[in-house]
Amino acid sequence: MSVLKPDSKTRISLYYAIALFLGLNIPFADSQQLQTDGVSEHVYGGLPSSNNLSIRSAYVLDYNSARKAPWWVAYRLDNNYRRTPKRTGKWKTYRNDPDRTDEPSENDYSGVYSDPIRNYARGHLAPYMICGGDRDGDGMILDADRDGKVEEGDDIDEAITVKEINYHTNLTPQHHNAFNGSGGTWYQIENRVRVLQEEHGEVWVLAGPIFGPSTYDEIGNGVQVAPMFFQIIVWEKLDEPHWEAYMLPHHQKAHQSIEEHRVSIRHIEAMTGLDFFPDLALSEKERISTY
DNA sequence: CTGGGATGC
DNA sequence: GCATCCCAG
Repeated sequence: MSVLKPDSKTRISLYYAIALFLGLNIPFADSQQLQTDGVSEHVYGGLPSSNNLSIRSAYVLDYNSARKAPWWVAYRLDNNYRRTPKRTGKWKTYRNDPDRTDEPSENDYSGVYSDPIRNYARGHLAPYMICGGDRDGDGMILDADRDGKVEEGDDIDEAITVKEINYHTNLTPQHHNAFNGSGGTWYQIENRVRVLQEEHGEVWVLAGPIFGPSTYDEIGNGVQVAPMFFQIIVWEKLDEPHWEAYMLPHHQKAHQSIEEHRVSIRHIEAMTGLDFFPDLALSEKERISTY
């Protein structure tokens, strides 16, 4: 990744047009439109790819139909969005994505958790803990401190944010006890996201699977299991972007220190074919080769 | 809806 | 004890 491509300006305009088009079709029940478009809200430095974009209230993803998994998921996180309703009742229910017909389903996950070798749980790529806050700017949120029921003073408009976080398009099979659950490397990265957000106020995260040219494991009706995952956490300090990038082996002994899995962003580009931060200036872009 | 497993503060 | 990631019945 040495130079910006000559056509990058044209490409950015195209992305923006797509984003605007999709953004205008976000199904916010009775709510106001978001004040900012979803791409600039959630994706730092430009889209890594744009095959089948879904622009949601709390995140943006590009869906890979062939593997039934996202290419990547992006979200911005601040204190506001951390005010998440308690994950109970209808707020914890996994849902079909109304905009897709080729996503993983409930049945695809049948039996794979109890299988001691697989032990796959539905791992959120954009995690549940980011789906809170006052997104429509009306001064109300879904209350995080009570019991999950909608009560007087709660903002039911924000329910869509929670529903979307639980769409099957945002979930991939992940080893539960070894990887996704507490102590696993994925869980530790999510803790790192929390720490960096508290330290810097806001962070941007890119997360996704890493597939090779072949397949690793498959569940249900063609839902491919990723052999590795990546996460990139970005924050700004004195208007300069900083980041930590991780490449995580997805296996049954995934409890190592996350520090062992630090890589450059260029490593992740090489393994995924994605182009991270295409809008950043060349001087910033060059830094992705190092960390 | 209430039960559980696992880890880490 | 608290929290978080999940699951089963």
